[in-house]
Amino acid sequence: MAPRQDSPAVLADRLHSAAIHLLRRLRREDDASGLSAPRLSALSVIVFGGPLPIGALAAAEQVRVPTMSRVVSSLEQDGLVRRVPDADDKRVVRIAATATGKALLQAGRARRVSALAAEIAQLTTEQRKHLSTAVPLLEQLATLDSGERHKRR
Amino acid sequence: MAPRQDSPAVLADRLHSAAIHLLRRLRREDDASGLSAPRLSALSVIVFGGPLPIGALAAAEQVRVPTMSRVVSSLEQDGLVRRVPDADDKRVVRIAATATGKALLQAGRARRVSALAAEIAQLTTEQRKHLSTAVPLLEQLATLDSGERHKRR
DNA sequence: TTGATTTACTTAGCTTTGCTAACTAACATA
DNA sequence: TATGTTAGTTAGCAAAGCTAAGTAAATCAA
Repeated sequence: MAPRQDSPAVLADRLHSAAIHLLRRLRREDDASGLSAPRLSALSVIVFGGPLPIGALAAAEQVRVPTMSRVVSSLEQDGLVRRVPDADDKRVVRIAATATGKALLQAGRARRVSALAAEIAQLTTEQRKHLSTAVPLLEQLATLDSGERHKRR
Repeated sequence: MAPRQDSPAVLADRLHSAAIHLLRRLRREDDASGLSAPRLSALSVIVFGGPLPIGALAAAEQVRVPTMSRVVSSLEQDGLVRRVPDADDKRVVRIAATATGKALLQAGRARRVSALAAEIAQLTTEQRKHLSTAVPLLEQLATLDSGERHKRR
């Protein structure tokens, strides 16, 4: 049962594919939030990333600043986020989640996560141990900076 | 170093988050394809899922049928897919990738995967072994059917 | 075997989300 | 002070999402 086919390329390919399918499946839980995918995703970054300037938010979502500006406006109209002027630099506007926004996001996240948790709970103890060992590795792969070699266009 | 915090809920939460960040990072490789995210994703399902009817494709992409119909039309105009009439049932149109479409997708996939493979290659042998053990578990979690309990709306 | 219903897809028309270009305001600097 | 840079908004267009309505083929009931 020991894996032999563990070349980086094969591993990368399978990991990539598994991640895609996993998220695609979990995304079905998101209808219940009443928010579109871009809005929900932006709200998530705002809630977990603390108050952020529009530019940082746009970068995190891999979207241009004007696009994010508009999404923020709609979230603001829904009462989910607030534009907070920055004291140091009056050009920047920090976006903070309201209590409503946080609650809405947490509920959705709970739905996603509990769907997954229910399945993880059905794994054997040993399988769960393997997963526990691997998750920090995934986190590491997920946050590597990859050299910022990507052009700004 | 043995993980103790491995309750299903915590594990699910971290796995979920890691998967999101991993894919978000890899998505940056996709600019080079010249295709938008929805088109690239649809093309991927077509290439790997074989010729598929529009409806199946829409379900896979979690999008309504008319939306997918239009995306397919644009991919068709770009010469990346073909509409193939079904012999058995003349209502259905199967979407097949052209050689050009396959080549374009494979190139993009190679970019993504090799970016990830480069990082996996930098892990220790033991870390890679852990990852190898966990990937089949991820695949399992990714493909579980979750009971089809979701409404059609 | 006709007639009604269902199914697969397209077309039409609207909203949202992506973009670039152009503008305003504030900061930084020469 | 003038000059340029940076953060954000506004405007306007294309792509991508949706529902509603239409067409054609398949299925099913009388």
